[in-house]
Amino acid sequence: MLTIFFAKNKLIIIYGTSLAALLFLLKWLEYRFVIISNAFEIYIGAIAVIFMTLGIWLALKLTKPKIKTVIVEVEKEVFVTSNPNFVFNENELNKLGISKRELDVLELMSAGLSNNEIAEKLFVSLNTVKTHSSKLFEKLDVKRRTQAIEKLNA
Amino acid sequence: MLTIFFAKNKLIIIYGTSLAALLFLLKWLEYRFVIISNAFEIYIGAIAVIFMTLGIWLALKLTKPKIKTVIVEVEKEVFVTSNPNFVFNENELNKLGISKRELDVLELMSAGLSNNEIAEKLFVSLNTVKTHSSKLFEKLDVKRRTQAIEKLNA
DNA sequence: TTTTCCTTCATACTTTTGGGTGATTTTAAA
DNA sequence: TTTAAAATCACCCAAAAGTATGAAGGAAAA
Repeated sequence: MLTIFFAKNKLIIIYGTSLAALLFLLKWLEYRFVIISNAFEIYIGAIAVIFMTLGIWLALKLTKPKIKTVIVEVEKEVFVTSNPNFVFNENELNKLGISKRELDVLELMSAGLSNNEIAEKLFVSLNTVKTHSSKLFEKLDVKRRTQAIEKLNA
Repeated sequence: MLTIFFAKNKLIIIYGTSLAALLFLLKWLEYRFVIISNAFEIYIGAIAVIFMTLGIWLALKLTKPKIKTVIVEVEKEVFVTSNPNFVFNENELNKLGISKRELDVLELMSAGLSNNEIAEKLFVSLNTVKTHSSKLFEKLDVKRRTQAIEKLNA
């Protein structure tokens, strides 16, 4: 528990400690050089510089990098020998707003599986498959699974 | 040229100016409060805080936000289609002993028609279509019309 | 001529599919 | 933080599909 606390706040602890050490140093410097009235401005300047440096360092250390996700589309050529089924995919299906899961159902459906078999294969209930297929038919503008298959193979 | 310089280094100029202003302020403060020896530490502390804040602010303002770019490569499948070869010719169908009428049903079935629609198109009753399709499934060794379609398109 | 197959159709029953609605949870986006 | 979409599942109901069995007329083959 305590070690976790230390690990989590390591940076802050280090900073606090070094700050304390610095204050001691300053106190020491005070008794050594402050007598020279001329050195006062230098002293102030030194403090300013040190703390500003500290501030900059702190800020740079503590700011979390913003994560910017860049999605790069890499074209991958797929040579289709005798599978016109999935040409439909990227081009048309995305336009119709067919989700990934619906696509899964569609593929298994066109493979001739029953809703029950699809449910087993996808580890979901029969009702879920029905819901997906219903929405699928809506989006594909068909009435039956056989028509959906036709649209896929057309 | 000069304006561009100002625009580019606007922040630095602002910072420099405000730093100068602050020094004037400090100088002024020096003559007002430094006499109180007791206030010396407070003075130092104030400077430390001000400059550290300044440093933090400066660091946050001047540094370009750390951007950790995560490149996610998404494979975009480009289908280079060759010849889809799907002809379930008469020879194969005849081998399976599929009759002419059954073939009619099969074709309409694979076109996505329902049994009722097939019945209307062929001018026979629904029961007849069912009989044909049942025998069809037997001969094709499938359980569903979707599988029959698959076999046709495979 | 008997047999076989095709075609047609019916009845009865079961299974599968599809529509509609609504709830919950998760995930992604604004 | 709020909103929206996706994914999950349930329940009910209706339509479609599929199975089993039987029957009858017609064509072709044994």
